[in-house]
Amino acid sequence: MKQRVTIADVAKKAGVSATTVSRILNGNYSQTSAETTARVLEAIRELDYRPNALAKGLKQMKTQVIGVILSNLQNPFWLRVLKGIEDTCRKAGYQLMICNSCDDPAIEAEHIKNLQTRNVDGIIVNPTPGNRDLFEQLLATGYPCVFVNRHLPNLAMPGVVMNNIRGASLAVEHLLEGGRQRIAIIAYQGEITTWTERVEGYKTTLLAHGKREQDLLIELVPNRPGAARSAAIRLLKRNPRPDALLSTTNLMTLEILDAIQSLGLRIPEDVALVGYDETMWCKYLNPPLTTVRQPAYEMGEIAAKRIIQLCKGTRRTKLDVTVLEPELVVRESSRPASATPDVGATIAAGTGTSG
Amino acid sequence: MKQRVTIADVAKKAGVSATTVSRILNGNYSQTSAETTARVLEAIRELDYRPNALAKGLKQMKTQVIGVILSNLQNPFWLRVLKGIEDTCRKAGYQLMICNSCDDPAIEAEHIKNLQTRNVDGIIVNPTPGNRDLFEQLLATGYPCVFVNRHLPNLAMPGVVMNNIRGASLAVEHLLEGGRQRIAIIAYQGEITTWTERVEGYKTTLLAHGKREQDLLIELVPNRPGAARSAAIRLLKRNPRPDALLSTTNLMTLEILDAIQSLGLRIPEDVALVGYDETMWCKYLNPPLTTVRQPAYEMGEIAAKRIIQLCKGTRRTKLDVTVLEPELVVRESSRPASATPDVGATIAAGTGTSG
DNA sequence: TGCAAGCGGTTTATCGTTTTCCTATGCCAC
DNA sequence: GTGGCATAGGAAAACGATAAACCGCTTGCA
Repeated sequence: MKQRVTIADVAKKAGVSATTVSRILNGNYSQTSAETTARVLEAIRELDYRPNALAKGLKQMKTQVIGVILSNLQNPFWLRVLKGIEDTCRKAGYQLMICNSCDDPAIEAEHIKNLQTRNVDGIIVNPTPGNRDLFEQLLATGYPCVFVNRHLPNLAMPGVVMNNIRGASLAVEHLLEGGRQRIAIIAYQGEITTWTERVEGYKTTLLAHGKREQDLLIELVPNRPGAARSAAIRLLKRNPRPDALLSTTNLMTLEILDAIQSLGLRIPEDVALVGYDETMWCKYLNPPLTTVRQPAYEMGEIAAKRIIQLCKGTRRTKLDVTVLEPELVVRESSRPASATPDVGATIAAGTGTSG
Repeated sequence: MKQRVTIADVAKKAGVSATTVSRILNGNYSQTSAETTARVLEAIRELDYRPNALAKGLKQMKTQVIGVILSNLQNPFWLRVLKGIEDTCRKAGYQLMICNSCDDPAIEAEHIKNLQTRNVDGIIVNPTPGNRDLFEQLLATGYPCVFVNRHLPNLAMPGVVMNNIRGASLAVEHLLEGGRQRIAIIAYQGEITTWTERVEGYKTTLLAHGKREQDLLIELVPNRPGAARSAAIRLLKRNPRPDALLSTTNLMTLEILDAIQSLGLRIPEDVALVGYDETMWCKYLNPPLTTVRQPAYEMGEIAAKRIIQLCKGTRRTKLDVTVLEPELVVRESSRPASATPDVGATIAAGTGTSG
């Protein structure tokens, strides 16, 4: 199938060479007279000519496309991140190629190779630990790449992450203040920094408040539908029963809610619940849910700015990691069992950048 | 920036011409001996060669990329559609280029042109009415395009849509059976088929059940945050007050919930609420929400299959529209004010295809 | 006086593939 | 021998755009 209109057609129509047309297209007016420029622009308009991005990309080895690899698009958290990325990229004239790795290193690797094959200018990725070698290679070859939300320990890839330790810490401190004694946490198993750090935040905060190792109630579950629900039920059947649950994920929270409901327990009277990651529906749950709010949009924005900077920079730009701070949104689900509601209050934590 | 390994490098290493390498890459073994083939494959492996998709696309005018233009990625409904599209395309070896039109015809037009410029093999789009001419042109030139969820009246574009009339009808009939007398609907203004059809379904069903024109309570609001909330408050302050509200959108439902809560009304005692489009959180709302469930994943799947078929088909394939049937998920929010809960029941409606 | 830069462009090379012709070579039947 | 015809593979021309070199002439500047 032949392309409708090529630069040659425009050139012929305007009575000039293709080069002249190309120069005008690229805003290089200095070498053409005003009349010629006008004639060419008129021809472009009349033929509704638009340059073939493939040919342009082949020649320049730049495509104005950024690859984005996310672990789970089903999670609304990523939508907000994506929106931040998208808005920023669109403003800068970049198109997105979005891929879903499903947290599977094999799929992720495939996507990375595919994106490179397509000569995307850079890649934003929520990395799985399984492809460390691949990322090391990207870093070594200077291929523009930025991590988002997660990082890989001891890998100097630029990125944007959340302060997960702080997030869990905020939640635990809030529950302690509310008089909760037996706080449990459910998290996914694996070397994913977002998960391990939240558990770490839980642990250090409790220990700092005088709890002992054996008081900790940590339930690690595989990242698979239903696993968190079972774990919650297991926890809630313990004797004595935990009086507070800390979820570490958006979707996990819904499973825990399900578990609590199925056991006929009341929130917050029997057990308090704090979710991780604020969504549009948290406010309307039964009861309204206390959550750790994360600046997702902002994270996407920063990641996009970072990758664009890397794409444009001729020399290797500085490599650093930005850490964004979460805040706690307090609602009824974590209200002290014997207290008046304290709905809508927010404990902020500020935002900052560190190396 | 020079590409690391090209076909020429492989050819040199294997002691053959680029032609031979290309032939082998494309599975055309009939013209090369077994030894040569083995030698070339070995060279490819050793050099970790992967063909440049840009050059290949330029030559063939095929990119194995499908463009997807959606009106609002923030809506989880589209995520499920997207997942259907993605799974299907990945299986078939296609990559996605996802764009957000934000229901703005100008942005949509820009995306369409951009996608064509990048020589995507086909486009799946949730169309805005503002670009009818553009779509007519696509249709005329035979550029593969498939509509999803919406359609444009009198435009013979292949597509997949939901039976929206039926969806609203199911909801209204359910409310009528529950004894509700003053059923109101809130919908967005505009020539968007999903919205107009739902209103139509509401209208025809009520009229068919003996209501008169003046009994209809239709509130049309602009598609803008907060508008639905105001409309709901306006409706609920009427005297007599509506005893049932039918939402027509995912996000609108949350706004309506907000309105009801702010007025201190109880669901379903004071007013019943039925949402449109089932999400993962509907079950956990306060109270659990009755909704119209739509086969979103399936819709994406079918749209993807359709576009792939069009991309591959040398001749113009048959152009038809698939209509998917919704079902009602009954939960507490629509329970008759004076009745026992009837939670979890589902009224199915079957699925079919029509021209 | 001599060299370089600018005028408004064109020619030509190039990006990495695929594709369309070709060309050897060997084998067979006559 | 020689013509015919597979077989295995190569050379070169696309594909559409951009970058570099260059055209013959004029002008600026040391």
